[in-house]
Amino acid sequence: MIQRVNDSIAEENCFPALASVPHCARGSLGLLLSFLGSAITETADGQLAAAQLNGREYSILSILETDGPGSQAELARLLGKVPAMVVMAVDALEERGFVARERDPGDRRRTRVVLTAAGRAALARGHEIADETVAGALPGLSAEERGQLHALLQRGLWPSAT
Amino acid sequence: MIQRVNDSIAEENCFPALASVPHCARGSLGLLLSFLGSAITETADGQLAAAQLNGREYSILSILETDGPGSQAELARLLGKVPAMVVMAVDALEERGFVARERDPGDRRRTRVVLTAAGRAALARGHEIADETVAGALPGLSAEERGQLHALLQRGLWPSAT
DNA sequence: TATTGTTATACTCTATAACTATA
DNA sequence: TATAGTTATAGAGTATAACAATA
Repeated sequence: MIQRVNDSIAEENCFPALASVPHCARGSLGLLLSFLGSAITETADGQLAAAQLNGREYSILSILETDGPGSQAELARLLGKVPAMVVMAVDALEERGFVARERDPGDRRRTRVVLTAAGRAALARGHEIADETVAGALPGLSAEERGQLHALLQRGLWPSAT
Repeated sequence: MIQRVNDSIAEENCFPALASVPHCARGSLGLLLSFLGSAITETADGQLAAAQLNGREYSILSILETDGPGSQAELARLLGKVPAMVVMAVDALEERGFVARERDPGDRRRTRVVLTAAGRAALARGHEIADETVAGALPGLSAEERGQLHALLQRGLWPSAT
């Protein structure tokens, strides 16, 4: 009995250098999504160092690329975090020249955070790393199947969006 | 521009009482899995209070149900956490009568953690809550499609397991 | 000597609160 | 008065280290 728990780690649950999803959580979709999310978050956070980013910074740059530039308060809301958090992250990104702060002319309280060329380059590398991390976390899926997964999740999250 | 970011929260990204997945993260599967995992983890953690559990305790009981009983050190490894963490969680679970500690006769250093009847009842309620949370987080998917998602993830994570 | 469970301590991360500037 | 950005402080959560018991 006890041995079986051990075996599930040793034999079935090893993708190298990746935080693991315990095989005994296989029965619950909620548990699976929760563990998989943590595993990908933590693994990517480490791997993204190769792009001079951490996970949060990669999220911020991605959001800016897709819908930006936005204010810092909006970034905080999107990330589900507190504005003070974003200030520090943007400070760090600005220091590396990945983003720049600009005063919003229409409302001088707001700070527009805009991607720089260096930021876009780091982000491009970050996308590659993120994709590799997902592929490594789901070794049983082909690129096409990962695409199906992506589409399924998009439809699940935002049914209205076509 | 800035307005668009706001709209994405207000119009597209609201499933009530659920931590949100920013729609602007839609382009990256890694980001999507990361945000969705966090959203489900945090939401379930709150909802599970109705079963007198938190997220970690639900994970522990689930693992015990599927592959248990195991030692506390094994639980720690499976959860990817430190043994001290498990000690406290099992303390709390034992206090509520959801698990019991038994000395392993074969190796008196080990403590077997076993589910009680009350623990199984709480876990059953927890499963319902977890399923509701997933359904709420993926409003665009039918029960059948959630089953497809589950199967896809299982195959992706453990290709060897049939 | 190594491992299990446990306790106590230290640290990291995040939220809270207070402040300035602008609306 | 309310909101954006910033800073400093406090708290929660987690890991680290040290210990006793058993192997």
